[in-house]
Parts: sequence; C-alpha cells; structure tokens
Amino acid sequence: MTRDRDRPYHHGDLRPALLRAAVDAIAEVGPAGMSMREVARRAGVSHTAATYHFGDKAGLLTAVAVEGYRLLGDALAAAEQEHQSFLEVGVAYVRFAVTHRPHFDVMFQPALHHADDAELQAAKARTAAMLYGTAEVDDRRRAEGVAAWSLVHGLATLWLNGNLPPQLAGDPEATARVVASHLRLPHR
Amino acid sequence: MTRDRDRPYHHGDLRPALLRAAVDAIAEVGPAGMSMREVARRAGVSHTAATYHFGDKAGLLTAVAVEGYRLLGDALAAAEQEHQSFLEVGVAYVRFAVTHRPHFDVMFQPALHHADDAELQAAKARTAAMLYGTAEVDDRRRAEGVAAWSLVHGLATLWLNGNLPPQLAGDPEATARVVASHLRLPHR
DNA sequence: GTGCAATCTTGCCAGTGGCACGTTAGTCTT
DNA sequence: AAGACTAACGTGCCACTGGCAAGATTGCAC
Repeated sequence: MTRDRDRPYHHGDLRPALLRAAVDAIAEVGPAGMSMREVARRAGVSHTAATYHFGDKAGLLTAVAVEGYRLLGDALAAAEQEHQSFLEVGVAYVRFAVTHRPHFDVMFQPALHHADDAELQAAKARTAAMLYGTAEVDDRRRAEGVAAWSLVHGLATLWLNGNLPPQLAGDPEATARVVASHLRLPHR
Repeated sequence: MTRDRDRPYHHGDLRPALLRAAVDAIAEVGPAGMSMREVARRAGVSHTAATYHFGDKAGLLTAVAVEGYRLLGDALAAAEQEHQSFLEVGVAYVRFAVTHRPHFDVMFQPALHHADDAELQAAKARTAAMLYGTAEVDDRRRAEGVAAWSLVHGLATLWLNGNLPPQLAGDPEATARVVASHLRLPHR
C-alpha cells in the first residue's frame, strides 16, 4: 500500500539480510534486547517476514548461533592449520569471542534458542570435536581438552562481561597467552 | 477493591519476597524470560509494587546479582576457611554455579543489570579480591588468579549450557578436580 | 489526633511476539 | 500462453510486557 514502489515485493535475499540485521541489533542491545520488529525494520520488511523465515524469535537466534559455531570452527581450524599449535587455537578462541561478540553471546545462552535444532547440534558437535576430541578419544586427552576449553572460554567470558582486573583487560589475546601458559597438558 | 480482605495493604516484607520470587521465576524461564508482572503475581502484589522497590527490571536483576555475588563470596570464604586449599575454593566456585544457577546466570550477564550500581560494584570487588587478589598483588600472582578463575568459570558455564562431553557432564565437582589438576600455580 | 512520608494500586500507553488471513509474484505444467 | 500452484511477503489482530502518572492506603512522628 504505502510501501516503496522501488522496492520489489520479494526481497530476493531476505534470510541472510535478516541475519546480518540481527547480528547488528544484538551488538547494540544484546540478545535479550533484540526484537524481531527492529530486525525486520532494519531489513525494510514487516516483522512477520522474519517469522516466516525463522519460525519465531528463538529460531532467529538459533540461526545466529549456528552461524557463530561455524565461524568459530573455521577460525579454530585456520589457527590449527597455520600454527600447528594448540596454544594458538586457544588464542584464536579468545580472539573470536572478542571480534564476534554478538555471535558468541548468543551461542552460549541456550535458553534463547532451540536446543534440539539439528543444524545447531551438528555445528556444535563439529566445534566440540576440535576442542576436546570425538567420542573415541581416551579419558586423559578428553579431560585435557575440557581443561583447555574451560580456560579459554572462561577467560573470554570474563573479559566480555568486565570481570577481569584492569591490568589484564587491555589486551585479551596477550592475556590468553599468559594464562594458557599455566596449563599443563602432558598428552598434547 | 477486589483485593483480598485478608491480605493487608502493606506487605511488610515485600522486597525480599520479590527477590525470592524473581529467583524462582528465573530458574524456570531464565533471566530474559522473567517478567516483572510474573514476579509480582507470585508475591501477590501489582507489578508496579516491584517497580517501586527496584526502579525497573534491570534494577531487580541487579539486586539478584548483588545477592549472588555475596552468596558466592561467602561460599568461597567458607571453603577457604575449611580446607585451606585453593583447589577447594575452585571446586566451591563450580558447586555454587550448579546449585545457584539463577543467581549465576544473572551475575554474568551485565547487559541485564545496572553496571554502575554501587552495591553491585562492591559485591563484585569483594569476590574478585578473593579470586585474583587486590590491586597491590604482584603480576605473577594476579595472572595465576585469573588463570584459576578462568578455568573454573569456564568449566561452570560450559556445564550450565550443556557444552561438556557427556562423559564429564554427570558430576561437575569431580570434573572440576580433574580439570583443575592441570593447572600449574607456582606462586600459590 | 493530625500531618507526612512510605507503600501499594489503578489506569493508561507504546512496544513486542505470534497467529490467521490476505496479497503478490515467481515457477511449473500443459 | 494461460492457468494452477506455491513460496514469499504484508495486514490486522490479540494478549502480554515495562514504565509512567495519579490516586489510595497505611504506619509513624509529633
């Protein structure tokens, strides 16, 4: 009706556009503050168009989480490939959290998305396998992986929510190297 | 008007009652899903009564976070007092996260509360001092404290959001001991 | 007792998520 | 090329939410 005559009825590439808008909105107001209507406004469509593509708000956040897990997996694989160093994988983990805060925030708040989503589970499993191994790995190695993941994940989250001492909050990657040096991983 | 004739107009102890109701609600629907109106309903008052005591929704969540930081500080101090062991303080940290999930969830989502609240900052500072020392501590010790806090915090959050391998998700406290054994803290 | 401040309620408003239903336009069949 | 089908979007509506303004109730100081 009063819709732009220039803009076509069919957006043509709406789903990724909504995803980008959602990430932008989350960066500004957080995952909880983000609203479907605001995201839709940014993409220039009605809010029900977003519902059509993602089912509901949790569905949209699930899609953001899936994208996040894939990006994180890629970043970790690239670090592993480049440095052949488990430490550098950990540093890459912290770097991802800092540079992809909106994704990271959503990824680790399962109350916000559909935990049983198939794509989400697959993306999570792939990332988890890189960090603490698959089901076949022995107990010692798995415990070491969990210890390493816990360390970098804790550091990343503490940095994100402002719980690090000011002396160490400036350069999170440097802090990651210092902190990771206190880990003892005999089977790595 | 249609209000219960039994219940007095003045509740007499409403603030703590609302806090308890908020914690219960958060336990069921998460911090984001909690609503002022639902909390007020549980306490048997109108939703503006809650606004009166806490200013706004963020104020209520801030109060929950303050209570959480105090409870956590007490729990860590008790563990330190009883076992004289830094490891047991870390185990107590994980135990707190598991047994006080509503508080823990709110505490580490600063987007949900008033970060500049004086009581909150004081409660946070007290807990932080127990974990990585005060401002006067030397750099090595501070880095060790941050490493230890990162490890247990990461383990706790990964457990809470279901990112631990199933082999280690059953007994979080036992996992905390195993994982913490990979930390090397020469100055502790 | 009377004034006053603290506590709680009612009424209202804009914003939100989700549903039912209508509209548009691309695609496929014949 | 005409029509049928369906994917992609919009409109209208509903209950719910947070927050504000204004009023009602009560305890308390004096």
